[in-house]
Amino acid sequence: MTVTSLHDPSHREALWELEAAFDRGDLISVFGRCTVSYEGRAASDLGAGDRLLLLKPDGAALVHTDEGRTPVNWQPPGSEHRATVREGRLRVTSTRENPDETLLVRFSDVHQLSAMPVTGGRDLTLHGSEEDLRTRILERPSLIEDGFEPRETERPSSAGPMDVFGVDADGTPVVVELKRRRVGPDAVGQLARYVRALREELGADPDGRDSSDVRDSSDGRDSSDGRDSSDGLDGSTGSDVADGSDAPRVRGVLVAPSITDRAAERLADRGFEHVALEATGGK
Amino acid sequence: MTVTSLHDPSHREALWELEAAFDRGDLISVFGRCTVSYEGRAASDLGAGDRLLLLKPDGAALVHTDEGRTPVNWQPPGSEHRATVREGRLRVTSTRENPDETLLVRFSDVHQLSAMPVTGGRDLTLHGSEEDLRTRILERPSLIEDGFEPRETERPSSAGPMDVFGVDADGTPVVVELKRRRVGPDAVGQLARYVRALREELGADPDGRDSSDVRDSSDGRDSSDGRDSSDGLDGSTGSDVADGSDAPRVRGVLVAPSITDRAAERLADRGFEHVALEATGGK
DNA sequence: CGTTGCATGTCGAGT
DNA sequence: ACTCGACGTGCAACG
Repeated sequence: MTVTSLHDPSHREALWELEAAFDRGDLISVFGRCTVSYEGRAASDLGAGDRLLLLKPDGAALVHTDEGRTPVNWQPPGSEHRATVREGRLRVTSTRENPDETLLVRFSDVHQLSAMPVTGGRDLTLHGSEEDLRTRILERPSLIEDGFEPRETERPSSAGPMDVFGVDADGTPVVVELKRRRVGPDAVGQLARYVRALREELGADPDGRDSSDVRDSSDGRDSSDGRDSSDGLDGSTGSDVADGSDAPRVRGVLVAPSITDRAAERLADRGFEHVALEATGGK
Repeated sequence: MTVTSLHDPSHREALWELEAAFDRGDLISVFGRCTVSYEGRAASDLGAGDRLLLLKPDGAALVHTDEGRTPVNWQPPGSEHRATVREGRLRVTSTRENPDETLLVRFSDVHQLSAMPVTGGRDLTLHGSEEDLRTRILERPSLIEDGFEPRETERPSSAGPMDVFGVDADGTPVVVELKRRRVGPDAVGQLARYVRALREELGADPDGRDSSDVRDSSDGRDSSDGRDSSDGLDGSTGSDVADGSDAPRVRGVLVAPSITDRAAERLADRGFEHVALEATGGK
């Protein structure tokens, strides 16, 4: 099993080899001068130029120029590749449905075509993800604070699963939201969602929401939410300040290596806390 | 100007060709059996297997397997590529700083190495982006609603620039947030941010709904007279008690082809509206 | 350089 | 099939 490679093949030769390579399930690369057009979720056109077209046996297609990490055009896995020769020129199309999308590469010249059988390890082990951060915390809860006790991960709530749920030294419930990198206000919104959900749940007080209607005139300036959801009517800020009433106290802790100023503001508005912690390495 | 290609080169041959290709500024592809390790924002290790390594003259590096649209490992543009032979084996490293990141590809076998000079069009014309959606609306404001008048795009606010700012038939300010595809609750949060900022700027009560301190209903008008037929949630939804507040009324309109249920809820809570509109094509 | 927001984001998990 | 949230997101514009 070896690489087959054609230099400056005729379009018809290229077609034959392409189809054979499709059948073999090879990874295919075609380098040549071409135009590219795409239509689907958006639409695009790319004038003539030298590009590298990658066709994968799983249906992925990538058109790469000499710049950029992201392909200039592409088709996701699951697409279907077809090749034809029309008007003496090689055309490669890749289509998929749901959504309907088509990628068309028209070659005026094929400089090189290679077909490569791929074998072997596809198993990537990645470290430093959010999950690693969680693991770190579970192994050493004091990283959050002394006396913190994790109770559950991915704890379900009406607002979705919270990363880590636990209690502090006083037994007060703590919702922890983990981010592996510097975060903006969106993360605060996310945390707020969970905290609110938990307060409602623990409060078991149908009117709890209304009580919050007394809500916060507190945000003087743009307490806003960022690209994330955050919701607005929660108002019931962190410390159930004024009323120690029905709403049970629930702390919100955002764990991230660092946060933006805007996020810090919003965190303060909500009465939440930030714990600086990296997914990997030292505190 | 032609493609240079080596089949099953020795590691040393591969090294020479690689360095020559670096000098020429070629687009390089190396197919062979290799292990890959990465360290930087995260860290990863990939066992032996056949992969395609793409090295771009702008510093981008991509490691592709036979599956997936995204490379299994990569390095962004601006990185620096280096190749060496150590213990008789070809090693390619790509490094960058800020953040410090390193990609190391160690080949046990090089099946093929190609170096390709790339010329020509890099100019992609893309349609259907959010900008197109904006253009569409500016050309035909009635797509939002009859009587809508755009006044400004990218209008600055303390919460950032709003996509479109205008007034409706009554002269009421309207903040329009554009999304080119189906949106979740996050978009509502973003819209809320802008609306709140504008309410503050125009002089009052950022919450717009609310509140205890009754203030003189200076304006007689209130939304009850539904000029806008369609969606039922005019004003008085959720906690928004249709108080005829003195706060200048500011409407929030989310333009997107469709929205999730959760987003719809939030939209209703806030008293905002959704206008179904595609970036491209028909209403 | 950091922050912000779009993207044909992609990808995977849960429902 | 759809929603949700993470991602080494990438990327450009802007301050």
